[in-house]
Amino acid sequence: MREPREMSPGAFAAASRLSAKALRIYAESGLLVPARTDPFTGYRYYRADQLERARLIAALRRIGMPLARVRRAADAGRAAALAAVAAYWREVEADVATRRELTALLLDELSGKEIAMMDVSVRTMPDRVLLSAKRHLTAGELAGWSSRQAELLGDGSVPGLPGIEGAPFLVYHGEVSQDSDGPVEYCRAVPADRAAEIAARFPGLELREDPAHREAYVRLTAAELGAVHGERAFGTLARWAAEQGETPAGPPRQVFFADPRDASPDTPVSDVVGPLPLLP
Amino acid sequence: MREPREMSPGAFAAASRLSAKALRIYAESGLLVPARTDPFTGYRYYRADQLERARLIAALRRIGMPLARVRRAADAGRAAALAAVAAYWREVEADVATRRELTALLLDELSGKEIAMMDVSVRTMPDRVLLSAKRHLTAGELAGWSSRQAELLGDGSVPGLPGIEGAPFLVYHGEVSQDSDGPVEYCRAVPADRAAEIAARFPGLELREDPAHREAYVRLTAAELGAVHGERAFGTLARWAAEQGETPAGPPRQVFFADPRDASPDTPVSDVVGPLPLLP
DNA sequence: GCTCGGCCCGGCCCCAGGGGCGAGGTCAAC
DNA sequence: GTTGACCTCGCCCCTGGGGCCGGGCCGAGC
Repeated sequence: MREPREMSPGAFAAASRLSAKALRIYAESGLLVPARTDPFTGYRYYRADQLERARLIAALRRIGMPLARVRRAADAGRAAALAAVAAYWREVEADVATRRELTALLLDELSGKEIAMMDVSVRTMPDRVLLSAKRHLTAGELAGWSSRQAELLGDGSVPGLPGIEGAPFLVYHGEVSQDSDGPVEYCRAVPADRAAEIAARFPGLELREDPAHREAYVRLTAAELGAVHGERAFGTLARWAAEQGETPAGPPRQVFFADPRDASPDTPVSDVVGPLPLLP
Repeated sequence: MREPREMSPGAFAAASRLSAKALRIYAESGLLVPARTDPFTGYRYYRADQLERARLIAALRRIGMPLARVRRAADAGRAAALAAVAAYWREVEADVATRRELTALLLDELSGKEIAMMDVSVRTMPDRVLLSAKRHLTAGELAGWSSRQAELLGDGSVPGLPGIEGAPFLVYHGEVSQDSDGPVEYCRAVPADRAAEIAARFPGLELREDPAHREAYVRLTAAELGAVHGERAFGTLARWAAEQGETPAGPPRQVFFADPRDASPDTPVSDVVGPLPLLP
């Protein structure tokens, strides 16, 4: 005779509002291990006191939390789970807010509204030596990571270059959004004659050369740093290049020449950049 | 020499802001067919005039629209695409609104707030003959489909049973939400002695027997018909069954005994039902 | 004690929407 | 002519399961 509190997968599924298949997958992955598994038949048996965890998992899945985070939230205490849910939901809302703005922009375009074209300028950049770090990051992680990189390299002990040539920039090797993670590269130019010495102090960073090139750019103010204006800037650059018959010479970049946190909303802080080949 | 306006996949990817891999998949699936494919090398070549479609596809993907809908939107005219985007976004907002409420409920539970338990009652239902239709539906489609079924069977030409026994109900064989599609079954009891005659008039519907059983239920008002109160009702029933030591005798149901559109917000209109076996 | 129907097992293929890697073919510039 | 970047195809990987199949297991009725 089994313990009366043991439940079959079907009964446990009904009581927890998880599907039998989901229970199987959670059992295999270790997320929700049955109280007993018959070693001969492979049958799984759950206990009623596992229902609380199962219901929490079901609730987390129902709000869309990925299994990896569900696992962390369910393994942590109640307070940590609360924080994890709140953090997850903030991310969802941020993601939806971005997509909502992009949708509004797309609806405007499709309805034939005139979308103000952003101003495109072109400049020529010299050959430079860069200290760089490349990572796979989603949109939510990008801001934190790049400001950490900026602090690491921007404390004054690292000599830079003057003007726009010395401003740190990101290279978007792949799209960065909530479900697409780059890769993205943080770069800062250093004086060529001191490059090796400086690089030796930052073992995590790589040294590489950035060849001389022209670049088209769109300047953004602090208020325009959100995803939508970034999107519009990238789109503007691509369209501009096609109209001019220009061929892009590398993945798009974004140069940050002022700290947006210190800037008033209409102060220019960043250029969205499309690299172009040097004129022959 | 190629046409100068032909572009390699890499160049087209950069200009359209789609990844090379995405272009490949779209080419294979027919969503965005390259202007020319070299029959010997397999190399794909795009033309600049395909950029507009590519950019539309990229914009639709960026707001999260699934490829199947992207295809329909991109193949339709501009006005239809506009409508498709608007419709898609309405669905996204509805989905997020539901999850937002579920998240708020979960945060309340995790923070130890007392969640008012809903009242559970039990009744006994007789053996009945049902006219039923089963479909795979997501949350957004459910309301429309069930009201169409109600119109089909509720026009007075189909005799019913009196009282709660005659009220139409849904059987949730699987979870119904944004990305989970049941299946769900619409049922209406008919007099057993006229069942065959009635069923013959509705070739799309099936006739089946619903055995006598007890059922636990939670009554909802018109104002409580949203997803959150439904969730709470299902959760309450599951918890109640576990506490009472009751074993569910089938998938959950929802009985609709009044039209929510005619009802004031605090009028009871629906029971969320958990079937139970007859007492021995 | 026996049998039958309903659960349940593991395994396999499927979906979107690609990412990433490896082996090898192509193209254009030097 | 060579090199190196770009491109091909093919395969396996991810998430979060759904669905089906062939075949074992369990408990209830007889």
